[in-house]
Amino acid sequence: MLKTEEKYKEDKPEIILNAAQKRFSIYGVEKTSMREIADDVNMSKASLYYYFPDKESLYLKVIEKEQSEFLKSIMEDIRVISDPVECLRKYAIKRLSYFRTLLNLGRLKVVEIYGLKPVLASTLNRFSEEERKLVARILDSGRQSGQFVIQDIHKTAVLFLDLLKGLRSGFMTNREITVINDSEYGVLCDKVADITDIFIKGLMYNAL
Amino acid sequence: MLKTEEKYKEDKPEIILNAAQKRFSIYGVEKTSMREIADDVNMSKASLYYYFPDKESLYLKVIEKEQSEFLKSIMEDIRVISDPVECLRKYAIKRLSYFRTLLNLGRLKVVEIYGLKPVLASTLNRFSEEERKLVARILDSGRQSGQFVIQDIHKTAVLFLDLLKGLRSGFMTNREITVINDSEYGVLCDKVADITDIFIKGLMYNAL
DNA sequence: TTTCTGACTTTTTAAACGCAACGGTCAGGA
DNA sequence: TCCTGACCGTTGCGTTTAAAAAGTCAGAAA
Repeated sequence: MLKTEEKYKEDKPEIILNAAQKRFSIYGVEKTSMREIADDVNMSKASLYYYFPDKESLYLKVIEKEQSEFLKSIMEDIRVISDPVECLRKYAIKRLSYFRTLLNLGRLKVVEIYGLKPVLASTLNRFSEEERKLVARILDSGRQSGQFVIQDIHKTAVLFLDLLKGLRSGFMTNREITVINDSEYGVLCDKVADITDIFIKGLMYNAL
Repeated sequence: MLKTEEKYKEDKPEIILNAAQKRFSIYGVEKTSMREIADDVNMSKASLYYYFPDKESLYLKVIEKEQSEFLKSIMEDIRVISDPVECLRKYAIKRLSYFRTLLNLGRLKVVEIYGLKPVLASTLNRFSEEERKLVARILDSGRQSGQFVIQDIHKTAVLFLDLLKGLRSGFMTNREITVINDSEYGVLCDKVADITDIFIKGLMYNAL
């Protein structure tokens, strides 16, 4: 593992995974053929089936890769921020930028998830669960520090995430293209930032 | 106008409009034929073209009808409520229930709006503007009564509406069917109510 | 043994075609 | 003024069919 030659020689599954991720993120799953991925990595199509049982498994691995990349990245960001308010702000913006560039997650449609094998749904639910836990942790630290007044941490975490998902899909709704341009992205960022701030203030105010 | 016989005899355009509204709300514009509407009102298809220049104009009138119905209804509801907080809550839930039953507005997709004639877009923008004014009025009354602390009333109104739109489309995103069942609707209602409450508290807290 | 491939079979997609239905028009009847 | 049947050009849709896709496998290469 620490040998020099192994550091530079990625293992085949990972090479394939990266090529697939690139193709999928640009053209989508259904518009990417196994042949194209095979050509990208200078292998025969059959070789791909040596490492991955089928196309769907490959896609699933790509999704899982993006999920863990996002979670890892956001956790590192949050770890160095002590203020829960700043953490939530960071989370909101980071999530937005992440879902913009890594499109495989953002591209997913409900129809596909429940239309295809349920294994995809469970993977996505697991991701949602991870996100919820992460946000819940931030909220909890805010409560313990006395900054937030929250009755139900988990419920509030779900609400916050629904808020972010909603704002994003409100922008995306029923488009042909899932890619948004820079100016639209800027507007969306501002909105998310503003609403996040109001949401945070809502947590801080001790009413009832 | 006050004559008895005219009270019971609706004028033809309105009869057609009502039939079209019913069909559109159930099957959508593209899955409703002019022939079907004509049959519903016991007229020939050609007669419809005597009252409406084309199908799109008819659709536009239906949209405008639903818009004014919603605005009229919500304005009446709000008029009798003095508390701005209750007004916002009412608005959020009312909007949800309205967009559930009167599907022509909710059914609209961005693709259709900008894909078809721009006259549709302008009508929808006008509606958004009316909604924004209405919410802005509520927010302003809350600010004048000292309940809300808001920097930019209009911006905040837009945020609140984006919030509602987003939460709804987050639920609807990429479905085949635009109709939601009772249990889903209940969940959505709860979420909207909860987030609205947090949003309202966010307006009440005087930070920064 | 592990890794890989060309040739193969099976399944999906997509272009091609024809017909039914659609939106829309019009001359003319009531 | 109000309404209609007959008509026209176009679009959508079920069906076919050929290409391209997914997926398999015996066996070569390392």
